[in-house]
Amino acid sequence: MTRASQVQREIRQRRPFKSRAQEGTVGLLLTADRVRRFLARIVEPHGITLQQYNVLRILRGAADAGLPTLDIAERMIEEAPGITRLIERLEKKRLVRRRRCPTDRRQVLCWITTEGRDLLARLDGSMSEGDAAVMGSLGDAGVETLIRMLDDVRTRLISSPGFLATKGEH
Amino acid sequence: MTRASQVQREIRQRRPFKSRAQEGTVGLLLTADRVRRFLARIVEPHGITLQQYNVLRILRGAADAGLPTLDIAERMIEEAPGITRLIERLEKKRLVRRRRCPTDRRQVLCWITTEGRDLLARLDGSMSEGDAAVMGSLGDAGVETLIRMLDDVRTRLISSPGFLATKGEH
DNA sequence: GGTTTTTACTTGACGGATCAAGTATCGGCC
DNA sequence: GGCCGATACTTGATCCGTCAAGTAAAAACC
Repeated sequence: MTRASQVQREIRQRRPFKSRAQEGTVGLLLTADRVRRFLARIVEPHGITLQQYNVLRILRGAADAGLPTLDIAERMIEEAPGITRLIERLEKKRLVRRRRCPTDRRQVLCWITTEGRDLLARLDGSMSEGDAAVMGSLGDAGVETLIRMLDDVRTRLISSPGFLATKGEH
Repeated sequence: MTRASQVQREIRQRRPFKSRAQEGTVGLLLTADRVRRFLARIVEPHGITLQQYNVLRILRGAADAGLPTLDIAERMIEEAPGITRLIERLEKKRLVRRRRCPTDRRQVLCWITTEGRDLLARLDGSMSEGDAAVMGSLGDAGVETLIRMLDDVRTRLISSPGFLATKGEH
């Protein structure tokens, strides 16, 4: 008879979890939510959301040629179907510049502005500290193990896309 | 010189991560996003969101006396400041019933309806399969390790609430 | 027993997310 | 070179999430 798990206590759950798998899934979602909010509190005082910060990071790391809109979406940590308007809002804040691609007029190329780079520069320190704070309790070997396990989880999800056929047949 | 990590490949990142901590954090958020979408695809064909599903699960597990609105919010996996309207939408779907508490008229007590219970019953099987699919690649010992590591991450976050004082002084 | 504080929502306003449908452009194919 | 399918967004509608301010009831205080 084991004591109530930490996850259980945090969500004030009376009954024990039905399975370890369920507890793991809940723990994963719970932890990610807390981490996301923690990191959001770092960037939001600077007037951007985490998603917007993610776009700026992607553009800073991109080539000078500019990155097409949907290429940005592909690289986002969280899928972003609303990528057009997300970037629109960044353009309004003058953190991103856009221009229709001259060689393929369907595409819209995006660049980070100097203002955008400055903002990222101001955030770099706190975000590194943030990452360190998030993973700090695990130690290098622990982080390594966690990364590998999460890789496994995603691989499994990707490789079983039709696990439930419920979706296609609306 | 190690090969590009799986996380890096998935978000098409050229440069290596600045630190293992950063890679771990990104991996955690990336994985949780994929898992959340995977589970959402199970419940959404039944006309509810994952958040709404979470509320129904909480109410099914609660006592017959009914649960006050904010107690539900406290138990949610993802923090839900919009809990009132979330439950409002569930009431419109007749999956939840509400009544002002007679002994403390500030509170609004919530119950799951029979219709709500039926919906959950229809979802129980798929959701268990879903959890199993998510954690399936790790094995029992692996899930155990993952749970413990995630517990550590959250504990660290909770215990360092004032890590950045940026927020309080608006 | 009346005032202040706290609690438990509720409401309004607005930004963000999601899905479906539309438009412009490009690349192949005859 | 004209059509067809695919690509790369764009736009509209709707819902959801979030923060701030408001209201009503209970609790604490004097």
